[in-house]
Amino acid sequence: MRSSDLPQVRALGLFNSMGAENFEALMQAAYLQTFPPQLDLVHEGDPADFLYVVIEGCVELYANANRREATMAMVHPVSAFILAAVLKDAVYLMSARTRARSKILLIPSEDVRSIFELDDAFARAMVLEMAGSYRYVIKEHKGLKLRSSVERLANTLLRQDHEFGDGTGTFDLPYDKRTLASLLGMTPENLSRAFNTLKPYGVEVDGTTIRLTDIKSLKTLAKPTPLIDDPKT
Amino acid sequence: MRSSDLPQVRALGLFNSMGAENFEALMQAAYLQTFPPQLDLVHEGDPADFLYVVIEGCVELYANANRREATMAMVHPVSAFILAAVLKDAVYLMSARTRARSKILLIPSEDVRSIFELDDAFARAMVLEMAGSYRYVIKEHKGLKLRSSVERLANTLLRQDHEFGDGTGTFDLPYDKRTLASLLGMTPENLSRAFNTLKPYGVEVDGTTIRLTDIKSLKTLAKPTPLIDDPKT
DNA sequence: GCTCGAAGTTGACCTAAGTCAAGGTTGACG
DNA sequence: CGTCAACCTTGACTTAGGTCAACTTCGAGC
Repeated sequence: MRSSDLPQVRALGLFNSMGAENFEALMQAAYLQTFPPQLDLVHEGDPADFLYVVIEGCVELYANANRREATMAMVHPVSAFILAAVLKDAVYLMSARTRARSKILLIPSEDVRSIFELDDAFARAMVLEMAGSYRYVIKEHKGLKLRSSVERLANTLLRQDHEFGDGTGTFDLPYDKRTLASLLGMTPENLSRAFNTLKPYGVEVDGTTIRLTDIKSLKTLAKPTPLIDDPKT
Repeated sequence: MRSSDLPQVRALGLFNSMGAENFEALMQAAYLQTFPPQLDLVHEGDPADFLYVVIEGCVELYANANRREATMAMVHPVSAFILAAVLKDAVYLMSARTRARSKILLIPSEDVRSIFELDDAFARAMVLEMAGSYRYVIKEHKGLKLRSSVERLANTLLRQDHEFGDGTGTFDLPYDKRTLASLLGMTPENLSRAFNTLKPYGVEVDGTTIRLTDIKSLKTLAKPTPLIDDPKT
């Protein structure tokens, strides 16, 4: 792999505490590849052959059943995905596809597991990474069970604004609306209608650009709580 | 704590590989208590002071928001819960209450974390435990997003029968119907109706006792998949 | 600039599921 | 044995959200 990408990978929480020689070994075994958009990387049910790390671009995790499809999460640089399947040497529970031209690091599962056995710092980093992922899904699950679709949208907008906004309340949706709809657990049609219901709460939509002109009133509707909406804890 | 309970705890995946002296230390710091039913053990949002292990009885994990409540999971002996919050030294994302008279082991978070730092085998056991929990929630989340409530019920019945049934298709629900309803993400009324829709598929309900007389036809409706319904992988 | 196709929107309609209220069962306890 | 109180069920109704089809918008490619 190109040495210019190494520091970014090394800087990841997963890799920044492990021994240098073990990191070297992992990277020796790994492949760095660039994929075009909409390319299937992983199919649910397949044995977990690789651990994936998104270096550039964007990856969608999704799942199918009953002729339905649901987006489970979007993975942005720089982070790893499907760690659990690799560790348990089990099948993937989710499929993955690129949503943009993406530079991705593939580390063979066996190497991950053997270095996991070898390197104690790496093992501990794994725990924290897994704990973070676990809490992310729990929050998603709580949102889905306890909130209406309009509330889920409102909270997502507030979070986007807080995380990526410039303070003026204007920001761009990080992906197209059909994906957002699926991520929020609704149809594209219903997402459209949800945006309309939010109009009186100061939500202006222009294509992929969102403007929040009345955050206070939006918050009274959204009732955000750190126990669902704070990505940090 | 009583020495007769020690072997059960030690036998847990989380604890069976760690050093004897570290296990001792953890147990020294721990409290073993018996609680009556319906007692709140943990409230979401509180800092994670203890790791809990259910030795006997049954614990419900649930969450509140928007004046709604949802059961997230039921914890049966012998297993630990809210590991992630303890490890990350964060607040609990879920509340917990006993659903039966329960014998529970409380291990102070700080001790868990310090032994986690000390004992490499314990750290590795944590990873696998977390990975298992992660995959459990992913499956729940997939079920909720991809299935109707009748399908969720049908699959739960099939799993119960497979795991706890005696082969005759008869078994008892492990908890009352309102809890089952909440766990499945529906109202008690709707659960009642869902049982009725399943009658033509050989589902007989008598109080808390279930009889499945036509598993084949139930399966054609439920369309079970190991990627959601197999608790082992 | 025109054409095409994908993405998004809107409206009409339908269905699953929630709500509310009334009964029915059951089991603990006097 | 009767009473009370959970719990569950049923029925009538409402509502959130899905479905289907038509239309609009917009960007890519000629």
